[in-house]
Amino acid sequence: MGTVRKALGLLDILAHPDSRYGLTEMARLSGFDKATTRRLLLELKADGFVEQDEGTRAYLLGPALLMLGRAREERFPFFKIAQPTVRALAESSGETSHVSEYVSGAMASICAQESDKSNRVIVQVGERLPLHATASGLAYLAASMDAFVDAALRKPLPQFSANTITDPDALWTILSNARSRGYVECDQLRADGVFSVGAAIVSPKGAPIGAVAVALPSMRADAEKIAEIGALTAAAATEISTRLFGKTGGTQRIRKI
Amino acid sequence: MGTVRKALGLLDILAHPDSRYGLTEMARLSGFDKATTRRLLLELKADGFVEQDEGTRAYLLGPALLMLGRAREERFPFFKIAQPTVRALAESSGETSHVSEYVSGAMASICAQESDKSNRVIVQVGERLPLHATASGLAYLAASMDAFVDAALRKPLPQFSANTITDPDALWTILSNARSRGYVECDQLRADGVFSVGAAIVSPKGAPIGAVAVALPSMRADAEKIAEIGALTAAAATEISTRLFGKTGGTQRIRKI
DNA sequence: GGGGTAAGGTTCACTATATGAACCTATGGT
DNA sequence: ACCATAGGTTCATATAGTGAACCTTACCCC
Repeated sequence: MGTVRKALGLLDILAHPDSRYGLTEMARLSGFDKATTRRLLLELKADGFVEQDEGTRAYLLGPALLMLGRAREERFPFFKIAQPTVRALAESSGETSHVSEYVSGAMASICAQESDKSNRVIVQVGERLPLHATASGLAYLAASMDAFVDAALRKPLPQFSANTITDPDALWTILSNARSRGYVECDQLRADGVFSVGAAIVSPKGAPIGAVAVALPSMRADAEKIAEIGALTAAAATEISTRLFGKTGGTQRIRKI
Repeated sequence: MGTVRKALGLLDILAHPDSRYGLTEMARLSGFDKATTRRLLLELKADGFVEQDEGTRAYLLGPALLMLGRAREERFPFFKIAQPTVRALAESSGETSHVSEYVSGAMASICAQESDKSNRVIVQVGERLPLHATASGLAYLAASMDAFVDAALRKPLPQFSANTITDPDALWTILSNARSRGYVECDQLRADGVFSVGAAIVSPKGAPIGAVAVALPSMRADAEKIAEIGALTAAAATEISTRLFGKTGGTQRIRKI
């Protein structure tokens, strides 16, 4: 396995929202030897991708990541464009909403706005959401080419909750419903008691980039509420898609997809 | 040299504000062989750190960087806290202002707000500013320990403009003036016709993290204006420092430095 | 439309680099 | 004073990285 990918894997571990890992724990989580882990972390640290808490010696994500993330935002302002829509969606739906971008096999949560209700779903920025068990992931798949979906569903599909669907055919049914409806429904596939609704953010060519989703306690998720939030979510996804790539049909494209 | 650092160096090249580099140019800029460059880029691409424009084949910064940058912001909201202050400073000073964070030997520009004057200085987010020739860098050094400054000034100091100072002793003079004044003045050290003023953002322990700076055309930089902007800049740096780490003297510290 | 050029991409023998078991060191708890 | 735990280091071995030379594709110019 390439050394570079091992190092990048360490960054993923550090992205976990509540990580405060020392060397030994990093080695355990990554599966690498302690010496290897340390050498990789030092290389990352030398370029500012990782920094170390002086007191606890815990490894943290470093300033280079902020800089590079900002540099990317300069050319493709995904966060800047998505954030206002996510806030508006949380407001209009009354529930926690968030935006994620597809990153190598999972959806990376970029921006979240919690509901102000006391019983609400919490979404952590930096979480990687699995494709087959979240509204964001299924929305992304629903907007993808069949061959891509097939490949994704052929991989091992972990079970997260009692309701997690790991049968590709059953997942295909959900996706085809979503395609005709314009948004995907996700009934406690990853966590008990959480219902979510999602819609894909797509490039002008129709390739999906990411997704918008709203998550609510399933006790509040009656059919009427779901339909209402579904429409809002689909509209939010369209709005972000349009603002990202310029008016539909326009030639002012930021990047080709 | 470690393979990981080579790969990370490629990301730095891609961070250049107007980069649109293909494989050959990446190889030339990095100094690696074309085959090596490509292998590294593919590894970065596999984890979403790089993506490739389908049309031009140019390599671009990938979505993983946005995700990790956002994950870091969750725990240490540098950008979120700095941005309003930068905007206010651009407003009150009437000139372009920006914030940068120290990243392995240089200042990485994180957030900029241009002046609304027609003759103004432009600062690119993602630029890496040298320590010895910018207000941001010199402000950072002025807030650093002497031993650190010594080490930084002993390295080769490139000449950027006619006014660039490469003599450590002369730079020490600037720094000691800055220390007594509370802000640093930078008279066309990196670019002809650009005067800038900077102040360091510091942790409660006094360790510098980054800097705030205002840059203006030197023809507008008379002594009175400089003193005025210097005071505003120093105040902005203090404001960011305080908001980043909680009220001074408080124990609610986000990270130890 | 043919022929030249330049860029992207690939191969494989060679070599530098990464690896990890065993080790040392520092710190905190009892 | 002792043990337990975590951070950090060493060096012989094994693995992964390297780059000169090669192929392929796309475009430009006559």
